[in-house]
Amino acid sequence: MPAPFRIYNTLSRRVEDFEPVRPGHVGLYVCGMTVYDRAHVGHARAFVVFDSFVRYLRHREWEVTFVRNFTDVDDKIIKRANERGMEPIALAEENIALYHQDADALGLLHPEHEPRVSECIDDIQEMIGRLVDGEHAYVSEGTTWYAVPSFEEYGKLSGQKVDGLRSEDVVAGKRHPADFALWKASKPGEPTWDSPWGPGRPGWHIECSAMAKTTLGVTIDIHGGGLDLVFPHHENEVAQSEAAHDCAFARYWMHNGLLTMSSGQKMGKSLGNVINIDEAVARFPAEALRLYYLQNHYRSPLPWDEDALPTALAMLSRLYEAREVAEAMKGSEEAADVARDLGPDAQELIRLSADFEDRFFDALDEDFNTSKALSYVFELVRAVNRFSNHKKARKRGGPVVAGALVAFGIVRDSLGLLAMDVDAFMGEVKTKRLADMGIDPADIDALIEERTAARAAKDWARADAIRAELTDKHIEVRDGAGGAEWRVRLS
RNA sequence: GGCGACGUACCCAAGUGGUUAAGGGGCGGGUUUGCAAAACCUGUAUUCACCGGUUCAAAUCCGGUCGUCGCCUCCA
Repeated sequence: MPAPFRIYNTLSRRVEDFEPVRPGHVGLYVCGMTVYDRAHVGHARAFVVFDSFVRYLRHREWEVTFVRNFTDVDDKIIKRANERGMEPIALAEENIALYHQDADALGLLHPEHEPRVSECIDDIQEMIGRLVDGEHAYVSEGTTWYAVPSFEEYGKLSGQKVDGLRSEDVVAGKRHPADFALWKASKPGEPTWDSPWGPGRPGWHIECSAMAKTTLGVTIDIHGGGLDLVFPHHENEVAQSEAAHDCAFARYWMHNGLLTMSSGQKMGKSLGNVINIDEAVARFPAEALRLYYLQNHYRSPLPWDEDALPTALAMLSRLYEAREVAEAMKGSEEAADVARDLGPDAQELIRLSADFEDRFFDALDEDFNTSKALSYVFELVRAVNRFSNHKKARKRGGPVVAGALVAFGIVRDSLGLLAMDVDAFMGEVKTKRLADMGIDPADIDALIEERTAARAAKDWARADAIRAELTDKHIEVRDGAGGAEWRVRLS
């Protein structure tokens, strides 16, 4: 049996118990991108939040059908394609390929369905047909409009009132200012399909209604997306789907907060302050980005500044290093026996490990509170490290840290953090950070070697001079039992 | 102008009626170290934008003020 959970529903503005349409199953539709440009770290927040949410649900034994669409027919795509002298669909294709690169770099799960507008024209037309037949839509001068006044509940998601909206451009053939296009009459140079209402292409909102129905049915469990989509996009989806099918469209609306710049403004293409995903993951491990998102509650605005990723990387390294320490411990006695000999730190670690899963999932079950859940992980990390200071821990502590290792596995499975082995992680940190700082690792190795020789000769002055030089290059040298190791300074 | 969200330490941030206000980063002190680093210990908010109210009890509820942000046009 899947574990029950609670989630904030934009529709009711409350945290509610989740009740699925079909027992044990979650149908999740998340608005993907309009592929006219590359994805930036603001998009990535939505991707990562819902990716982690799906992992968590599955770990909690829900069967999840996850859908994330591409909008590949759209005004902005056409405009951009024309600027670049290429076919709109080709531009979209190019950006979808780039998206998949970014998604893989971020370690995102593959949704069950990634529908595209251009491949769902029949479904879209079928739904428009229903709306026209039901007199929720009308055709005027080649364009088919949704008649907003025909849907009494319009505004229930966003709280917007039709009359309160700012005055809009007067468009020929449009009956009400809030009406929006379902099917746009074709213009030269635009992607065009035949339809009962004349040649044209879908409007912006209809595709999500149609694709959600095709992939998940007329009522879906959870519809997700960025907070900025609530109005008009999601409001219009509700209007279309509920008018067409006469039943609830989405039971829960889950919106992630937006990234804001240190200036306070959101990150947005129209504001010209974007950092693309590929730029960020070239400089830092993708998991640092993931941790950066998950350390905050998904609904809060999240400030972005240049310290964000270094800070997140420092946190992530703390997690990996603690797990490394725990994995290195040996021993085959009963945990309780070892704990009795090794004292209260061992007992505390065993206690925290035993309580971990319940506390961790209590946090996630209450509106996916990853911030709170992660604080428990860090408590566990401190307990592991404290225990590891005991001289006998290395040889006998294995049974004591076993529970903590299970806990780290839970974190990996349910959030997608700690997914690498520590060597791969540290290697990635070195590669990316050194490249970012323009440092050749071979130079570092040479200096380390020279310093090792100086130390062997007890030439402390030389050894310290080299350490200082390395420190200038943001390199930490760790003199351990097995010789000198070096790592990139994270902060 | 309409709709909505938010304001917790140097920074990020959890907490939404009741023990000493989580956790992370940073900074200071200590243990450790040839020197360091990592790790651990310790100090960093008698207080939760401000004012008033409800209550035995509020960061948490109510009212007001100030400030910030999002949406109302494309936006994750």
